[in-house]
Amino acid sequence: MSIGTKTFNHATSGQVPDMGGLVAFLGTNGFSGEAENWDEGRVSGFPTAASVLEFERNQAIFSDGDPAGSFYKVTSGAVRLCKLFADGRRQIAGFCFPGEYFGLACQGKEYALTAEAMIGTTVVRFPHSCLADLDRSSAEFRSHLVALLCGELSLAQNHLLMLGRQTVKERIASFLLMMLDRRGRDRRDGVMLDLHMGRQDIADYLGLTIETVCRTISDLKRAGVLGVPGPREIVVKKIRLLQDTANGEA
Amino acid sequence: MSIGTKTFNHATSGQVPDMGGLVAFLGTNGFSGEAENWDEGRVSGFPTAASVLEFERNQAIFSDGDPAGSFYKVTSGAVRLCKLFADGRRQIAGFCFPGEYFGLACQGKEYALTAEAMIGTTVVRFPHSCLADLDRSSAEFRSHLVALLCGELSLAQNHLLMLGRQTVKERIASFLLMMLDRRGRDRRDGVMLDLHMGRQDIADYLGLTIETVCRTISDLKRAGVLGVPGPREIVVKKIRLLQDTANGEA
DNA sequence: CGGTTAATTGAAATATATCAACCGGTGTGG
DNA sequence: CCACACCGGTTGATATATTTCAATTAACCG
Repeated sequence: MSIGTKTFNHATSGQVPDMGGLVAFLGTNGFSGEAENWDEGRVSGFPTAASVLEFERNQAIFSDGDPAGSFYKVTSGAVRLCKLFADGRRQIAGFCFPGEYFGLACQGKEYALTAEAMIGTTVVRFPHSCLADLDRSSAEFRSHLVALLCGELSLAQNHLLMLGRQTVKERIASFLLMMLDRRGRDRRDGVMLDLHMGRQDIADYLGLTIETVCRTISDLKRAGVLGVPGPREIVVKKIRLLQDTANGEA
Repeated sequence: MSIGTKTFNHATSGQVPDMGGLVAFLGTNGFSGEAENWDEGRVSGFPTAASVLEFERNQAIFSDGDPAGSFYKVTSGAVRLCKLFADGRRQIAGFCFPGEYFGLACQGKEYALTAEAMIGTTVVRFPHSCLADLDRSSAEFRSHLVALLCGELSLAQNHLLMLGRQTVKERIASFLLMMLDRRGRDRRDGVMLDLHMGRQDIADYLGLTIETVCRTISDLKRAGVLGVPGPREIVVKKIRLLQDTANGEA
């Protein structure tokens, strides 16, 4: 299933580099002292191990319905979380980029959606049992975990608003602003966006067709709001106009 | 703001009837022994108190942007959670019925959406500090809290699928099946649904107009799938057909 | 009962999807 | 090195689902 798997156990590695990432992400420091406890593997025979996994473009990391035993952190690349209909229709529920986590929201049950690498991607996999261990020792961690879930929920609710009540132009603009916020890199002529995704992914995130996405991006390009150096790159030249578009004031 | 407010403090009430409700909902029992600790009010000066509040139809329980200090349990009635645009567009993110909780997902920050009573409604309000207290003592409780949030997230993701990729008929059918699942009462001629909401609420949940909702319900009525005894009541006569419709097989 | 509000139905307008053609880069093999 | 094929992206023309606007009917309430 997965290629290029490099597994290591904290008990033998002598350090906890990836968990440090979790700690850092969670925005706490008084917490890192707890991390050493992670390798004790309290769950019936299974040592608590983190693995580094690599996936190639379009490869599934886990699928809707798989038994859920782990959560993941993106090290490099990009991941899409999506649901599929039998007839091929697809809805993307969200994207994950380096530093972000996925697979948290289904402790011990089954994954409710499919995670796929959008490009060559490296992730770190943590068994859910890690959470139980950490949970036992750190109150700070717990509240951060809850905050993480709340953040995802809030994101999903904004997504609902987009799909239910925004026009095409508003959705595209909102999408670009969201990506800007998460992945924008400043340049002289605006803000650069490496989307790392094709038009179909954008369409499936926004509940549109690929043609509609194209047309709308072209419109924004013609209006001087965007530049499109490559199919997976966008330069936002006039953020203010984009914001107005997102708010239906254009 | 709120009418008919009856506040009481556990420290003086001598029992924890409403928290018992939480315990019951969370589906645990070894947990109830902990509930006694709830009234100690550990948070700077504020005693941990639960209040019973009543709201009339269309009254706001809290609004998008309000500082978030409490979560709620519905005792009777029905609550909608929604987001509003400046121009009046509205998206309903979810409904809450007796026994269900809302306001959990924004610990200490601001509410990200507005909660309104859809009909005369009674709720119990718990300060978020309750959670912190309980959190300290019960591992079982924590995992249930996480499960609760995960459940909401999963619900939101299904909602995304509906809004993004389902046709009108599929959405209406899916909506009715969801309601059936949560609130259906068996009858001789089918399953009775007290929607407790108007067509506009359905429309705003499904990202449609009120006219489209009407037409589609009428279609299903004509097809013999539904009966419509009153505007806020629906009898599902042919569940199988409704399921087929929801799955795009009609 | 009248008067108000919500629900329903009809006809026209429109946004978006669908179908189809074309374009442009990228990689491959002759 | 060029020709070709391939894949994703773009654009155009048409179809259609859904909205919008308008009128009618049904439920609710004093």
